Amino acid sequence: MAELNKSYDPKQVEYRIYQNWLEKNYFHAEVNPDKKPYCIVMPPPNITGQLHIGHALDNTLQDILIRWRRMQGYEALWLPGTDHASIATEAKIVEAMRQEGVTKEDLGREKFLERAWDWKREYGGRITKQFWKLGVSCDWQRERFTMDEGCSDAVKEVFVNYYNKGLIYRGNRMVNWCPHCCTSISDAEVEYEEQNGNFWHILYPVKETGEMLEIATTRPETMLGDTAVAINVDDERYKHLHGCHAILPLINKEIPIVCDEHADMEKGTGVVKITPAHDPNDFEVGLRHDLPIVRCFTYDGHMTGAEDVKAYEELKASGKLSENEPEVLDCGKYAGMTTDEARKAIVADLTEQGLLKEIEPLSHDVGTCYRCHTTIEPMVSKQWFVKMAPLAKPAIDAVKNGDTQFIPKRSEKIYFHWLENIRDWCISRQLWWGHRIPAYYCEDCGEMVVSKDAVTTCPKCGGTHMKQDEDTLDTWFSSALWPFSTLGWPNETEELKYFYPTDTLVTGYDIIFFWVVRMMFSGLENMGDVPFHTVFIHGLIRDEQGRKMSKSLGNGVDPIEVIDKYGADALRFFLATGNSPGNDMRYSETRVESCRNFANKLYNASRFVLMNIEGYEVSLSLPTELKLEDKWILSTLNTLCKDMTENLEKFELGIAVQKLYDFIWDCFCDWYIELKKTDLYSDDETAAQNARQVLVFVLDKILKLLHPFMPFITEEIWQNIPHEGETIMREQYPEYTEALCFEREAEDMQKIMKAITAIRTRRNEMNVPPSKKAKLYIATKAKDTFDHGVEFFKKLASANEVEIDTDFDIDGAVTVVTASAKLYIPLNELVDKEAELKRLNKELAQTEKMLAQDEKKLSNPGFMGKAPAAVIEKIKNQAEREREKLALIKAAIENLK
RNA sequence: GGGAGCAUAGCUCAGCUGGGAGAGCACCUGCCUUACAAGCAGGGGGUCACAGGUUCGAGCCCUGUUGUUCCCACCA
Repeated sequence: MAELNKSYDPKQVEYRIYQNWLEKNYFHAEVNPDKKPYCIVMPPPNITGQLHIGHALDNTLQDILIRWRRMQGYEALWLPGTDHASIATEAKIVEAMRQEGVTKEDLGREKFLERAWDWKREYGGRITKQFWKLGVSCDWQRERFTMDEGCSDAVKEVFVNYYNKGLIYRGNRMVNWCPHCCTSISDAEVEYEEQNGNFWHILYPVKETGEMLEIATTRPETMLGDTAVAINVDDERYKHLHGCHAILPLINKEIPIVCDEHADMEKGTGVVKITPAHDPNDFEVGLRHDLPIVRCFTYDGHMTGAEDVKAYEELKASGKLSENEPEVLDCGKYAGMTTDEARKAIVADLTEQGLLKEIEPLSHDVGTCYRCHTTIEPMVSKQWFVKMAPLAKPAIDAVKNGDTQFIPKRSEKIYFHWLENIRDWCISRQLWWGHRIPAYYCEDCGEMVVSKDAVTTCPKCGGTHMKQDEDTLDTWFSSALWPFSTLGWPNETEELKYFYPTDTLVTGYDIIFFWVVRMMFSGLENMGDVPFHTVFIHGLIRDEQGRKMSKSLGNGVDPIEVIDKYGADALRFFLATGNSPGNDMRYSETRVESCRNFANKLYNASRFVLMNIEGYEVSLSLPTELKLEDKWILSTLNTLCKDMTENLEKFELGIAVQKLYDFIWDCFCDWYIELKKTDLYSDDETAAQNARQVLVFVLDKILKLLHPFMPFITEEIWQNIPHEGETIMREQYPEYTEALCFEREAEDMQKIMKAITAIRTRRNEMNVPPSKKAKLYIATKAKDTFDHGVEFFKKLASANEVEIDTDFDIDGAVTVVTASAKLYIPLNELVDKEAELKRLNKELAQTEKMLAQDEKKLSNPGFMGKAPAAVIEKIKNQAEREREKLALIKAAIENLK
């Protein structure tokens, strides 16, 4: 490595190392009673998906946690997998087929599914291969798929259990219907978009009185399905209409005027049309007043016609109508039109008949399908539902009592809000790609059986014409079981006993109500325990302008391109730095670049160490004799280990890694390596050897601390320095130890460092080049300390000679004052007495000001009485140092005069 | 309509349980010092959105205001 390029090239390293990790099976975790388990289940990406920057963030965070815990000695299992993503995948396949001119119906269910599985086999693994580039250390041997045998078994088990407990029911209810995907979707899958529309004010004549009722609607095409008009019982304007009827325009149908609380006297005219089949509120009104439910839309977004009525009549004749089954209307001249066309035609006809009083433009939120963004039509439809109230309660309690914690805590509000307002979950989908509902219907007697195993004989009538439900389950039904289905449930596996409940779930705040909520109640209901103890929430990654990344804007950042350009380590480091839990962050190429530079810095520092230990026997232990600067770096490193562990335990990854960055760059590279050059290049072989030992010791610890964040480069370097184990990823994560705590020495070393910095600053201010050496006089009470620094002043502060004493009487020198020393540099030709005095006086004023502040505190009885002892002690010390510095400055001024 | 986040250096953002404001990039000055110019040594730059309050002490806690982003909600 030492002979290699001056710049680090991740391309030559990352692939090779990942392959090696895979071959050696280092990511694999087993049930191991001797170790504590730590488990994360990966949020399964959709098989249709491409790796995007959000995945990169999510998985980087998980990998950091897993690698850190693994190094801490936990049996760390990170369980990966993919999600079948029913709607998204089916839509893709249907689209591909459309290009070939084939429809689902042409193919039939079986052939379609074959095709879907082919598609899955071909593309399903693509995204996981992309994950490899990130360096994720998940246990690929345990990779799962939501539709594999085990997961499917879990799905059936849960469905049957819920059904038997009465937690699942089937019925005609109001659902969100996507006319494009031709399926119902759940409330969570509806996305609201602001659209410009109109209030159409329509006049409905009253049969008994002949007066006109003005009714406003945003969806005039639904009027054909109206089965009532509602007014408020207390509304004085309409008391005379109680018990009367309205005539539905266009189709001249008589409908009742009912009194219902839903009609708000304050809103509009106080009169509302009631369309039970196509509006959620109206459906409820319909139930209260026992109104007919009349459907006027087909399931693919057209107006119903004679054909549809015929189908309904046939069903009715067969005696298989179920409760709340909507009647079907023949929309006559509107039949077969799309709902949009029907709206235009109806508005035109109403206008012609003088029944359209007003068109009032408005902008309102319209529900759309989260997959295809088609406007959702609320429809009464026969679907399967999960009863949420009994499941929500324990899920709320588990977070309230702390069994599961959200990081950051505020994100639990999203969770509570969702669960507290939850409605029953529509789980059936009119799709083929997914888990088919394990319900069987007897075609002879209509009996329904819910069973894990296929049912061929009717238990009621003994008939053999059993037909399985055509529908499949919501994708989220299977992902809700992910934390335990992947560990083998419903079998009582060792893995389940050992790893469940899992430890941490990492996901974005946008997924809380889709997924976290459902895993929580599913885990509690089926396992009797929460699925994970911590939910670690992160934000979104936006583009450089702060906009959401989206396909339509084309502003997405491809993580693979970033990795190719800067390396996975750089990308990961960027994602982990300066990012606080739950907050969005912007992508910034210059920051990724600076992370790449950091990797390069580490690479070069390591190259330096390697160059200097080449040909020498260097062990991993510390030398018996440690110098001041050694104790300083070791003590600082020791504190760093403590801090980082504390931060990581609190999920403050960004803070932890920032501290490490500062230590590596500032302390190790800019100071320690520079300091040790004097020993490395000296004739004192013992000193040189000791320097090598400490350098390697510190570098080894640095690599380990950094490994979870930058796994590739740390492994690459670690393999090249003296080491014992096989891989850094199985090494012990550095820990704080009393043995390496040298607080006093660290402070002393800092006195020297501060003096060096002060000299450099002065020389810089006066434009003295480093090549111009000068003698240095150090007047200090801490002579012993500064004696250690002589060589450092020569090397780092351009001194050619150093003299240390308690005081000097020097005329015409540049003076530099620190809290612990007064330094003279006799550069007579450069000394500008005037400027020097001015500068010293400025410094005097500053120091006096700071001292005054401290003395004010120390003389404040409130502060002395109430502030903690440690703070008072700190201020006292500070004031003492300021007084000393003040004295030094004053002496320097005197001296100059 | 309800709820949440954010507002800190020119830009992008950190700042843990209140105890002398930080980083990266940009900018200025000087350095090719035998690990690194993707670098080194220095420097300038902030009324921590505004107004109150609590406290010995507030970027941090409380109240309000303004601006901004987002989430939720069946407003006919």
